[in-house]
Amino acid sequence: MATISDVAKRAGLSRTTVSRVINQHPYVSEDKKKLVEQAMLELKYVPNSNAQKLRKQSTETIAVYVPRLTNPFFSQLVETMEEVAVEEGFQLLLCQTRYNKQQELNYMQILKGKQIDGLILTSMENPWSEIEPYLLYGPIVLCNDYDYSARVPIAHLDQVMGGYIGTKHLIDRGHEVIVYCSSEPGISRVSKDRQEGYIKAMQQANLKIRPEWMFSDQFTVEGGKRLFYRIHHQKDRPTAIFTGSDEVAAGLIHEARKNGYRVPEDLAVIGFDDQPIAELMGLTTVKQPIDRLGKTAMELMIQQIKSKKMGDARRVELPFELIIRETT
Amino acid sequence: MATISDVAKRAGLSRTTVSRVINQHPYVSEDKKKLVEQAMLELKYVPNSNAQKLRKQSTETIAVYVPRLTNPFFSQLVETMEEVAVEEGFQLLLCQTRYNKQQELNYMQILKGKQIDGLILTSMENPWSEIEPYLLYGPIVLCNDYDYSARVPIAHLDQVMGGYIGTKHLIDRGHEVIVYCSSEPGISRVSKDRQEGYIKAMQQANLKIRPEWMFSDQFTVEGGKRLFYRIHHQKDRPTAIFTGSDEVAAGLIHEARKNGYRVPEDLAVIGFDDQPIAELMGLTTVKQPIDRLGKTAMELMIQQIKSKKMGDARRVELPFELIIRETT
DNA sequence: TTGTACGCGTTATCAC
DNA sequence: GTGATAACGCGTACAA
Repeated sequence: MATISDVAKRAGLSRTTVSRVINQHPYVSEDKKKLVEQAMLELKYVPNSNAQKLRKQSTETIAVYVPRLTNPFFSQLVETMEEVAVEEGFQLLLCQTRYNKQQELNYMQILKGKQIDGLILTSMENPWSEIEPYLLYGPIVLCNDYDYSARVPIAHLDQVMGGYIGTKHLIDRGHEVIVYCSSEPGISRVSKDRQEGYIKAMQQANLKIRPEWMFSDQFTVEGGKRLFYRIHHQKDRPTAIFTGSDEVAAGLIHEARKNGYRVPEDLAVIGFDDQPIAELMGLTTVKQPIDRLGKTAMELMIQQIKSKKMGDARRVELPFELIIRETT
Repeated sequence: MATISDVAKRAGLSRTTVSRVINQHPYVSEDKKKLVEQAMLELKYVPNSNAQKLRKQSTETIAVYVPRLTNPFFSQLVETMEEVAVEEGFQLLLCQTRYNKQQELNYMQILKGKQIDGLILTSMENPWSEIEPYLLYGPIVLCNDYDYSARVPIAHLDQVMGGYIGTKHLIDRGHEVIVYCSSEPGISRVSKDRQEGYIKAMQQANLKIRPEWMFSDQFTVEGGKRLFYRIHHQKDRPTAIFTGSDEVAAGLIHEARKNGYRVPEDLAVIGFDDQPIAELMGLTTVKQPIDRLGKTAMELMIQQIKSKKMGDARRVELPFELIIRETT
């Protein structure tokens, strides 16, 4: 493989001049420039990006942490982030934490090695105090999941509000026994806050809240099915369910119909996210602006990298939207 | 940030010895090793991976090209690949081509810069002849999409067979007017071959084939809806449809039911992939072993990187499975 | 406008 | 066992 020296030799110039052409510096005469470009072409020269990274101490690469890609919420988030990154000349390193504390920490090591310019976390398996020390090695942006004690840029939604909106809608429809099921396990603030919103709405309406009406361990279609049977066998059956994702809602409805339930007459269901599946199932849902969320987070990251100053800790809060369809 | 020299100084040893400890070389006495480890700890030393990459001429990073992540087929593929990669100590660079020739070629540049050890293509927007020259810069593995003229490792399915199996099933159910719609546009071999399988099955059964019964431009839920209306307004309405993905099938069924069709009585539908949505909709489908596909491709890549010899061009062909549910 | 010389941080080679 | 020293390939003061 040809190096910059080979090009210089061939063009009869110094490496410096070649480098100047590559990096589009001013003060290179037109004819020398032509010479260099000619030589580069002939030798099929391409700059070695590892050498560039070492020299420049910057990699034009950003890592994105997600639990898993088969969760459509996260795959959509990553899709958008990659688009924004490319536009700005950055690349994306994909890291799946698998909802696993250790896996998240393992991946944290890569920030240390100067292999990336920054890190976007879309979920947190470890408390912020575990993550914070890594700030020493580079900028971190929080997206979706959040922790108010973190002094870093955050793009997120007020999940208390999200939980409230969904629950309030069910209450307005006349329901009194409402089950809540959140989408994510672990220490994520998202599910905690959303549940808080549920509780807030219930209390405001003077409705009863019981531990056996709250679940926080299901986030897939299969999980929705399991959830149905748990409810199905309860003695005080709820008339409405607020799920933490459209997938759970879809699985739940599917199983409910199979068991002779009419939706929403016998059981009202509301989802979360507004994935394509929501429209398909006629699902009422609390829409999250996933694209805007991903775009905002990536922009916050890139701004921080370009300005080189860490710790402005801007927080962007995006709005929910209630999409009413046929399941409530 | 501390460098290897800092560590050496602190431990009162040479950089060489420190490097030996880092890379677990033999011939380092226990006490010196302790000394080095102590110094590394005190200085919070972490090797600069860009320097390592430059020196070792290898990056432990693999790029994966997909059209878009919101297509669940591809997000599942990437999810699996990342898992296998991590197990083997590799990282994943994610590249979305957006079904776009130019975007694919743009991304090709990164292979040149020695930034990655290899490249996995899950779809091809350009003919193989455009891609082949890049083999000069590093190994390429084909996954899902394929081209028999490419002398590189390939993990794929025989899509002619896939098209045949699905169509044959519809024929066996007594259908004679069968519409075919493929999942991907462009020059992808996948959709071409699958259509060939459809034609083969139809001809074997002496059934008519008409251009207006073949579509090849839809691959989303929305696309499925559009497809329905095209068919709905045809004069010779088909009694069965073979779609290239479960999403298209789901959109189609949704819209058909809305317009008073009974499925499968008025219109039989078969999907492709066996995504979660397929079970949800009770969809008969041709299952692709996506996990095995991704795992195999990644293993082929890593084998090639580790053995350092390019061009063994092994081809792994995985089997389909017909999943019969309620839509046929 | 161009070239010289050094440094980015690491590892491989060789000599001791 | 251990340590100089030379790459790896590039960018940039500084001098000219």
